[in-house]
Amino acid sequence: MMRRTKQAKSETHARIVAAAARRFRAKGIGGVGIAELMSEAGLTHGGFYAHFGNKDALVAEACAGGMAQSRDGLIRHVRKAPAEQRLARFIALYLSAAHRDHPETGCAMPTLGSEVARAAPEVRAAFTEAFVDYCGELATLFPGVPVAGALDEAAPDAAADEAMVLLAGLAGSMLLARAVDDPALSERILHASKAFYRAAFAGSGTTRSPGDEQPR
Amino acid sequence: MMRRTKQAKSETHARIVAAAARRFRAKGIGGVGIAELMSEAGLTHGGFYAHFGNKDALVAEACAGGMAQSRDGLIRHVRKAPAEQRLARFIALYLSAAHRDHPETGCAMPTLGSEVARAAPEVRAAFTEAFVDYCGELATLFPGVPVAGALDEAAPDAAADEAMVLLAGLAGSMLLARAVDDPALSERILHASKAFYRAAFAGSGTTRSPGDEQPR
DNA sequence: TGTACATCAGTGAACGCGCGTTCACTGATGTAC
DNA sequence: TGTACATCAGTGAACGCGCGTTCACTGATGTAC
Repeated sequence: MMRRTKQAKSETHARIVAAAARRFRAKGIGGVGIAELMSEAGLTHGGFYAHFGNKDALVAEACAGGMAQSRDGLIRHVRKAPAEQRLARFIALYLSAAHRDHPETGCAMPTLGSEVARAAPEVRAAFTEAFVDYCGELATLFPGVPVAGALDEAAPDAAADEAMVLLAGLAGSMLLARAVDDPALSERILHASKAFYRAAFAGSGTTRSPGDEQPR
Repeated sequence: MMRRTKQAKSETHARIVAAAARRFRAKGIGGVGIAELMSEAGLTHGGFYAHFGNKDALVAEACAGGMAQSRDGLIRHVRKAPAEQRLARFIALYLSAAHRDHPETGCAMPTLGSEVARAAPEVRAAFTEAFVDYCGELATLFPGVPVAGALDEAAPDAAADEAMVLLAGLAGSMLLARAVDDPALSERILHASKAFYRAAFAGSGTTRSPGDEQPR
């Protein structure tokens, strides 16, 4: 298995990024070495530098990839529901036990956020872009009018502001639900947050949708 | 400088924990070695094991210490204000630019949360206890009655539930405000979150208090 | 289409480095007499 | 109170290990003729 075709190379590249996006979310950026990633992709470590200038370049791609993957999964799933229920479903899915228990396929914000804050400029740039995209996607789930007195006045782009606040709140709740070692407390964080954000953002269309569902 | 008096030992111990609490918040748990910490405490690395069984034991103490330190600083500061303004002040202080720009003395949840979720049992236990204490302290700032329809019904210990939700939301906003590389976007996350959580939790006593202040 | 050669994806050994931890040692402190 | 000795906080060299990165090499692919 020496030289590969052009197409095979880009497939390999994608395979490395996918492995990295999964492993980084599961064990942290600093907790995963290049040899481990390459081996998961079925290669040896030396070949890494045919695809990436250094580890940071991969981290940047993997961050963006991880954000986009979990975002698309959630948004796509939620779009199956009637418009007025979508936001409530998104919240329930994000704060589900299934999401908490599978960080490796879940949102990258609670898993990688604090490491990204200390990471190389290119990593932060990639993360920022993915976050902005996520806010844009999420904003489309909001009803046209500003909700529940959440913002100062009718500022421009109020839906994007609300999406940011919601996303940050969900990420924080997931961060803590995972950090805490008491399962009952973890459940309590998830439930209380779910009730709160539904009431604050998903208005009325909330009462009947079920608690937890499987994301992706 | 060989053997020290008993008192000197516990002072040294506290000095190592304080250095660790600062450095870990600044650079992450995995980003700081024992030699670096000991040198900041004015010692050589070999002496570490006279104070701690291993790195995890220090991490557990430093987590609890960092949580308690920033919590006490904020709560003490906020208690100077009249009761009905305290929660709004707490929110403003937590989401201040000063807090964002000084993670090394700030709250440990956004800086260490994702590493704690993957850390040794004793670390998670120490973090959990500190988080519960934090919720308890914060709950005392809430008015006696449940606020703003945040919870399903008048559940038992509603104030603690609200404190959890608020704390998680603030931590998430800070996490993202630090991760993002665009200063204007960071500011926007902070401002939008501040307005939202004040409206949701600090009821009316909000309009006149100023935006950012210095914590600690 | 067939042959000759350059390219380069992937291999695997090796690099320097910093990590957490260990260990023999030192000498001031605390204690027994 | 004064002396003799055990304790142990702190020193600094050394350990094995895994990390990110480099490099000479291989051989199938892509290209020029």
